Amino acid sequence: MDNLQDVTPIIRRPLHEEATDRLRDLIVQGRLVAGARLNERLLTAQLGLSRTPLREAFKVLATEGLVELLPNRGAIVSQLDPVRLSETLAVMGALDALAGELACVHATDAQINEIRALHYEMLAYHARGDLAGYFKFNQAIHLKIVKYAGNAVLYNTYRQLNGAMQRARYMANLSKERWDAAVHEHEEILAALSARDVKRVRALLSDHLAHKLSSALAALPARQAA
Amino acid sequence: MDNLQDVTPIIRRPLHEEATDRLRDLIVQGRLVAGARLNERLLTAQLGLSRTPLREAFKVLATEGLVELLPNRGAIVSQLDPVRLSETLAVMGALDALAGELACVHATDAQINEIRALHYEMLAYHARGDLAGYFKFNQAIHLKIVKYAGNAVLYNTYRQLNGAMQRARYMANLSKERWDAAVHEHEEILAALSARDVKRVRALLSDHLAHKLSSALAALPARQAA
DNA sequence: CCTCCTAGAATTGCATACAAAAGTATAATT
DNA sequence: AATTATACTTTTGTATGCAATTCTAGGAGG
Repeated sequence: MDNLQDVTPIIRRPLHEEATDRLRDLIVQGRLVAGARLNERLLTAQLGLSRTPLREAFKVLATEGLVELLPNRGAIVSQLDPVRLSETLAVMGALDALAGELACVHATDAQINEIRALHYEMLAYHARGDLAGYFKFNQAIHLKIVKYAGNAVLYNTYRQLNGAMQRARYMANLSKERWDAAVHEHEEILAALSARDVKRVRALLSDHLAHKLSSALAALPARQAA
Repeated sequence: MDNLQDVTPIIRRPLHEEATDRLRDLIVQGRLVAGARLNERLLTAQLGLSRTPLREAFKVLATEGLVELLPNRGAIVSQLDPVRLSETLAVMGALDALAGELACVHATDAQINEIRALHYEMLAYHARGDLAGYFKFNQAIHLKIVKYAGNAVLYNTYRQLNGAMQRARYMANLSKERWDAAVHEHEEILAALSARDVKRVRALLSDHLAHKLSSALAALPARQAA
């Protein structure tokens, strides 16, 4: 009975967690658009559960900032206006810079190699012009940097903000120039990380996020006008 | 019927919000210590409500990191170990530095004067050797700086982390030297803020939080040994 | 004496029922 | 015709009940 170590255990996740994740995905993927009312009766039918765990999920998502609770009038998907977007990116920039510093010091060589591997996968999508795939690995890289910083509070905080940002992904229809530039910035970040150049990593990540911010802001009003 | 503008309206807050705030206070004030089990039956009796809103409150506090949910085994007040404490302070340092920069640019003169006023109130408590009062205004000043940065996401994120930190307040039994030094740092921060010296404010706040971190870490193991 | 097992109690997770509030549509009044 | 009143419907907020899980105590067996 010893050779069953890595058999995947039957984990019964609580329904309210399941509901939270499902709803979060629906919002992040944009299938529940900003401002949409979250009708309890409807959602319980669609998700196949009762109102209790669903309402618990609402509360969690509200503290995460993804939904807004209107007393006695239910929940709506919170707005993702340009102001909020830029504010979130500014905060993430500060966290990313800190994470870069810490990762320089704490990440193992194997972990940096893992980031390198993700980087090459990202390059492949860039070469093919596949924006969605590119974004996926771009996010993965940033998350890994934050994770390898070895600060769990930082990781959680970053993840929460990042979740809110993912909703904006589809709008970030960046130009070819900006895309190429972003890839180049990633090259530099990786190099500086490998060289354990704390100051340079911080500066590069800080700039990188600032660029992301301005390009997102440039793209956003155009969307809203349309 | 026009002169009733500022009559305080009868606000009926939802029970689950009330419960969330009450529980948060109990935890932050240390009346519910780390590791304590949160018995639903007991708490419903004490708070005078049913299990549903109470359980909703648990979920919210769990995402805030104040309680931990053990599936099928209820909720406990989450541990505030030294690691977590230092991780939180590191993140707050990054946010504080960003807030200082932004406040330099965006705060009005009136707002900086408000910070100055709080600073003098803090000095009064320092002069009297009243640590609790000092902490209160210390926190208020930092929160105002973050608020006057004019970034709502930053403010919310900071506030959440700060809430977790307040639990540690009582342990931060700092030395006279460190206390005096901290007050001096606050003087410098205020001066730099008044001068709108962005770089200096960032550097000062960054250092200030780093000092806070090391003094908290120095105090903590001693506590745990006792 | 210790370990393992097994009822019973306590506690949690979820569903449902009931009450209160908000929304809606129709009728009545000006 | 517009506006207010009012009955009705829908939806949310909270309490409670039932099933499943965990905890606890006591006893049997080693």
